[in-house]
Amino acid sequence: MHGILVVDDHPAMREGISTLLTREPGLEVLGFADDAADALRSIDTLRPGVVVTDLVLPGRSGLDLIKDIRYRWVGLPVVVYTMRGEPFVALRALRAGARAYVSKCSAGQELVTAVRKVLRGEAYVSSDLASQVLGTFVGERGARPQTEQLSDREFEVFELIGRGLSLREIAERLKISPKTVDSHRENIKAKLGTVDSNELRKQAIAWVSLEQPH
Amino acid sequence: MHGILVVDDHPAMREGISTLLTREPGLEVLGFADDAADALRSIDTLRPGVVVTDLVLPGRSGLDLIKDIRYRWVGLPVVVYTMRGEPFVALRALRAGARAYVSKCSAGQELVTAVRKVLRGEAYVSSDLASQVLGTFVGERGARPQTEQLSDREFEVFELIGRGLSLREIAERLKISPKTVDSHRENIKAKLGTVDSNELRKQAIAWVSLEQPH
DNA sequence: GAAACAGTAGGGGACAACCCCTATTTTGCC
DNA sequence: GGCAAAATAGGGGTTGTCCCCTACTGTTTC
Repeated sequence: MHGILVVDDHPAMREGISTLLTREPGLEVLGFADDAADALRSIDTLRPGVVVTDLVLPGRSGLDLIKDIRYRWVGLPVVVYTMRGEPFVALRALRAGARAYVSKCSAGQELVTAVRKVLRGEAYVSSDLASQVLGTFVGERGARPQTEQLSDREFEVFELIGRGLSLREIAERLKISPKTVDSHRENIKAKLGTVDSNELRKQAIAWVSLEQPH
Repeated sequence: MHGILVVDDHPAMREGISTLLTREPGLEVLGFADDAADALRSIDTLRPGVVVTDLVLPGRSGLDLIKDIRYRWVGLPVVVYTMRGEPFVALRALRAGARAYVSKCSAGQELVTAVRKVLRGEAYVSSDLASQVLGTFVGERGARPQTEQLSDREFEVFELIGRGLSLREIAERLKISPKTVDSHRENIKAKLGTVDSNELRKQAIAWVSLEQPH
């Protein structure tokens, strides 16, 4: 019997993931976590064999959670199960240490497949993203989306700008100084080749609008 | 026994909603729909007593679905169950004809409560939004009974704010003075009951990304 | 025709954002 | 070890936003 910890802050989604997984023989959902801190505590007490997590969590990013898990419990596989369907988001998650990436838009069976794969030590990317993710690995490095040039932290700032948060709000959210957010923004502008912050904000909004809302 | 149609394009979320609702005595999930067109067909065949729907669907907006349902099946109550937590979005959904609005971030029991309420002919807004939504209703009634909605010009400004344009850019686009845009924004704030321009921008962005999904 | 609203525009002070700098510490990589 | 990048933070001058006003004109409504 393989124990699973589910990290997601939406009650209905937790129920859904639990239903999908527990009706599979050999799989058992041990418990749930709302956010990254809760997840780390629960891993200590529940000792799961695999963690299924969303990327969008209250407070710290799911990417940070993945990094922490890889650091503190080497070998504990993480399956990312999220609304985000952009290949570069999947790449980010896999680079952070996730062993599988499944889009919530894909069929429910894909999640089960992903969990079984990582329990056997394999990796997995859901079929609707696999070709694009592989294409990004193999193919044209120059033509990759510009947003991929951003570091994880810069990307967090980019997204919060796109959601209309002020410098001060972003600083509070990330628990850093407003001046640091300022620095991040300038670095993002340099990487994206954006002329001014106003143009950057428009790009960020356009980007966020393309995604599923959180 | 009351039949329910669930409109959501995420398999796990469908499972979760179904699990939450079917373990309640007297409630039964008749089927699912992926998008608005699918939903309208399913209402014809399944004859549900209530529709639970997300606002973000592939293709047409969930708001359009709500309007269609109210037009074609007068009295069939719609419960909106979505990630969106902005009071402004909730208001739009309720004005479009939804009988309840529940945030997916709220406790699962809130969805059950909402379904039971609308089956009794009542309305419902999840507790994390209720005070803000009611506050906006009351504020509007008290101040301006005639105009619950923004004027055409104000709505233009609102949308351009939501796309991230600066005051100056909006002024150029509409060929008016930046000070006029400023005035419009203040009037919009008053109508929407928004505390500051920062909050207004966030609501405008949320609105724009809701209206032009994917 | 008075009242209410829509659309226009400006004054002005306070404040935040903007954008150039420099600078430190940590982290990862040849 | 050394180099590059990431993440952090501050100085400081300029500019724009923010938000309170007032005010005029036209249109709609009762």
